[in-house]
Amino acid sequence: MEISSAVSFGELVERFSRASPPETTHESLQQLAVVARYDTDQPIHRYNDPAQYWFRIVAGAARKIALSGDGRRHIVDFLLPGDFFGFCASSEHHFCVETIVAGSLVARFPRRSAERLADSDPQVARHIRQAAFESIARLQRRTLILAGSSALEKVGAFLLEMADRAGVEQTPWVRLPMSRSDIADYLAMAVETVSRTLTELRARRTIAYRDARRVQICDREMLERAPRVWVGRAC
Amino acid sequence: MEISSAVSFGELVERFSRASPPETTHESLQQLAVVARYDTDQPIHRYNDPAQYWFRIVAGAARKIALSGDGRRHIVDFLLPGDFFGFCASSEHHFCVETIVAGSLVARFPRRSAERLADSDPQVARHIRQAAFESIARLQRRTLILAGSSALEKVGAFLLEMADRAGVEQTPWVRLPMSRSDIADYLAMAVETVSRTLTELRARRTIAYRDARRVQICDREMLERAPRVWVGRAC
DNA sequence: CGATGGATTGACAAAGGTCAAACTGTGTGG
DNA sequence: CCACACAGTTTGACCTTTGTCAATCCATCG
Repeated sequence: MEISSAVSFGELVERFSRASPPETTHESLQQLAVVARYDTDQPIHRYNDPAQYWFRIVAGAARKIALSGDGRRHIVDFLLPGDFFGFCASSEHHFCVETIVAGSLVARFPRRSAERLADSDPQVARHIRQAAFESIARLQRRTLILAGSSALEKVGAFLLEMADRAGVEQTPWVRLPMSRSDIADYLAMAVETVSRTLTELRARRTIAYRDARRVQICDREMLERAPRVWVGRAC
Repeated sequence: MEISSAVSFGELVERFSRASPPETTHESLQQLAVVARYDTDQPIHRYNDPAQYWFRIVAGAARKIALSGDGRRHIVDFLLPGDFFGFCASSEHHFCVETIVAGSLVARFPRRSAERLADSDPQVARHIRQAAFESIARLQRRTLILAGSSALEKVGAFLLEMADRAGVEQTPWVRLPMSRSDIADYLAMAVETVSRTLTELRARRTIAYRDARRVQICDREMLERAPRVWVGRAC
């Protein structure tokens, strides 16, 4: 992983602004950030790491992982540009976060300094609060995806989530930065079922492939019909 | 629902302190609170209500609900004494929250005033931030429960969660304030499967019943074995 | 005491997990 | 440039688990 100084952070945000959501990090908070560049499958933090930092994805993507005693893996969250993570009620992180995409950029905020800054600057505090609230909203939407009753619903809801989170689309193509087995561990189903379901959706012309990682949603209605669970932002 | 003035809030917290977690609400934040008393199955807020308030369960319990287009119900979260809810990234609540238990007490904080207070008092801001972080931790743990691979794992993890959230136990008995169908909608499985699984666990003497709503965990090890997914607090 | 709603049990069918094999595409080395 | 190796993806066959439908049990409240 390469570290670049905070000075270039503005440029980086600039450069990747298309992928980032409209709201950018508050200026004085940005000052604290150190941006690092990661290859694929590299840990941003590990299990039981002391919770010294908050993080924010600037570009690329990451997965937040939990491991079960018998070796299974569960993906708690996919993290995309603009997403904060590492907010922690205890003094250690209890998940591990790894990049999915080569060349991912991750901003790191020293927790202590950021807290101090929040104490002295209400705007910063508000900003962090808002970031936490969005994290809550995302996790609640995530719950609805995971609770889908059939494979089709879960995969459908997942595709819609990815399409929405990718931002306002210029192209109808959704790039899925994660592997099938990542998707499976996210939706708590077998890889084979994920694959079969996608194949099924393609056969029905609800979606189209370019390759395995690039899909187009042809019939949004169809996908929304089943899992219509008061979607939108969740509180 | 009956409204009692903020003056009595301290007493109420006092009265229900056994059920509440150690950390109490910050004093100046408490001043803003209005505590209301609810019967069973009463809405605390509804879908698409303007997000004017934050809430905190003082006593009793509640469920946060999403409805799907075809009438199914999903319970996003169970709310127990000490839990904050209503933190919202948008201007409306997109879930509905209902009490489960008769005589539940819920503190209501006007969002605008609370935000203003947070702006002027860093301690309050910190307190709210912490509450939001705990909400995140709870939702992440919830994800792990929902992602369990078998009925036994899900129900087991659910029982452990309830036992842990009930606080340090004087008795080994866990009171489940919710119905079987609530549990089913929380775990995304059929009521019948919940029932069968509990019966199975009782047959194996992993748990014992007093009645349907009061269970005792006899063999914690057994329950922890399967779903041991780096439990504890989650970040 | 019967009525009501929740909880349990049983029988069956369908969905999805598992195991095994084939396919695809990308990159590497000859 | 081609052949091969490897990892990710897809497909097939089978079998376990869970959802569904229906009936029964149980507790509580009039």
